[in-house]
Amino acid sequence: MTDDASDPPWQPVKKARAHELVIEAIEDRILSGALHVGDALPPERELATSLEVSRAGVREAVRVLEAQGVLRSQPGAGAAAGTFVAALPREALTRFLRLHVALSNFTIQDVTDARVILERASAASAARRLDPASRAAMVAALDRMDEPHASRDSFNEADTAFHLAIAEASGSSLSAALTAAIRSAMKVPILRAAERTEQWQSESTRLRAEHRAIFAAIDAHEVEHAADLAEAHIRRAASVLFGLAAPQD
Amino acid sequence: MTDDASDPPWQPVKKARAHELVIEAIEDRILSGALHVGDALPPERELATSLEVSRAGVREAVRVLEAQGVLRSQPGAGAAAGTFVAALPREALTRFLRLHVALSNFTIQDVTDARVILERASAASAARRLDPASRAAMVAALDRMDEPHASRDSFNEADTAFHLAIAEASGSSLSAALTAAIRSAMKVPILRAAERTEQWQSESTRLRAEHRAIFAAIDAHEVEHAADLAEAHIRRAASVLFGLAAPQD
DNA sequence: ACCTCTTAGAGGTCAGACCGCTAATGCACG
DNA sequence: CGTGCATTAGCGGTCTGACCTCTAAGAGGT
Repeated sequence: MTDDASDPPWQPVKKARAHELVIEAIEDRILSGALHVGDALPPERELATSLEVSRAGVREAVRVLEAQGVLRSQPGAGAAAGTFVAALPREALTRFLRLHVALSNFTIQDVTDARVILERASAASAARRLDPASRAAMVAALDRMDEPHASRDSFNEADTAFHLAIAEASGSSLSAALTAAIRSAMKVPILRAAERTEQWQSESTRLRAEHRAIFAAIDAHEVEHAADLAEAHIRRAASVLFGLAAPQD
Repeated sequence: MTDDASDPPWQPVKKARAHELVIEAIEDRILSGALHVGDALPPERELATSLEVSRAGVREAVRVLEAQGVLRSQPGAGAAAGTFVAALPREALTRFLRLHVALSNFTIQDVTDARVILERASAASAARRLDPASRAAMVAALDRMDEPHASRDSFNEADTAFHLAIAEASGSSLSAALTAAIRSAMKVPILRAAERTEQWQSESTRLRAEHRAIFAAIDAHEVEHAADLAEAHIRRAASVLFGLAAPQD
């Protein structure tokens, strides 16, 4: 009956802190279907007495789940006020990445490598099968980047939208979320680096051309070519902005 | 001077909550180099008076940063007690994924797709350039899976170790962290599914053979082959365990 | 030299009060 | 009768101050 004949080490029997029990209680409610996205939690005071913990314990749990993108709190009165179940994993992922990049637990090189992996796959997937809505989103983003007097900020917005459209076309919500989170987390460093970039005019021209080429490859169903262009684009941009190892050429 | 002639919309002028200001203050200290990994924060009471917020505000901030893998608290006395700067992004990423998979903000299909993308890339990268230490880690994991009386749990541990060794061989810490987090987050569902699996003996034999084949391809520097085998392995296992869309065959 | 007890300081928890915000209510005025 | 303003009630947000539990380290006895 023992499933491990050699080594039966005792479980660490961790004693949970109050707010962790509250987190579990809330998670269980969501898992069991008693709480859906959009539903309101009971007021903090009520929840505290129900769970027999202090209001502080409830609030710590809410703070954690809020940071994870699972809850959302709003003061005030009426139906709009209270703590609600949400589903904002992208925002949470963005916060997480931004924080750990800032603390250099992940380097820009690490993040760029991961981005290359994800976006190669996205570009390839989009090239295999591109639905009209995604195609329209890409074209719209490309056009926005062509506006002559666009600021670096609005250019970057459109740039992000283009890459995100490719990621979402691939249909995998987690890898799309990761792509979005990486772009968002790097937004400030990218803009700072773009401010410093001399020759912005020629650089933006080059970026636009690369984007158009990627789109053309996707639209022509050139799977491998689209992936290669995406990788080259990301690596070249990273090398210009951050001085990373340039793509082989 | 205005970088945007057309549209100067007011900044939303968000009023931050106390714990968010505390988070910023702690982040700033880490960013400025005043706090390094392993350093202790001031006691909560002291920090509260220094930042002119209540202790509850400090504690909420600590809870959030703890959930993100940036801090670690320990009660008691002496040098081991207190709140410390940590760097545990993998644990935090695992918690995040486990939570959102449980709440079905990401489906198992989503996660599997992302895993395929990451591990295809890892396997290919490892096949291009494999250092001896990583190779040894893979072999050790393979051997552990061959132990005849291993429980499903210890088999799964070794399985995870094998895939993680490949991911870490690729050198990108973010994609390795993601791979590790995905495996950890799926551990419980995998074990539960494995418990239900009839014919475990033949299935584990097949898994071992697939692992060996992946390793052989990596060791022989067969880049594309290694990636294809990794993808087929992951998709087939997912289809057996979770009934997902089986690989094309 | 060793063991035991005490202590101090850290996080963990709690209760209660007050503040600030905002939808809903209801009254007064046009 | 309808409009608009003041009031209210209930929510999250904050603070205070107290007490508990845990544990390294020192004090002290054996």
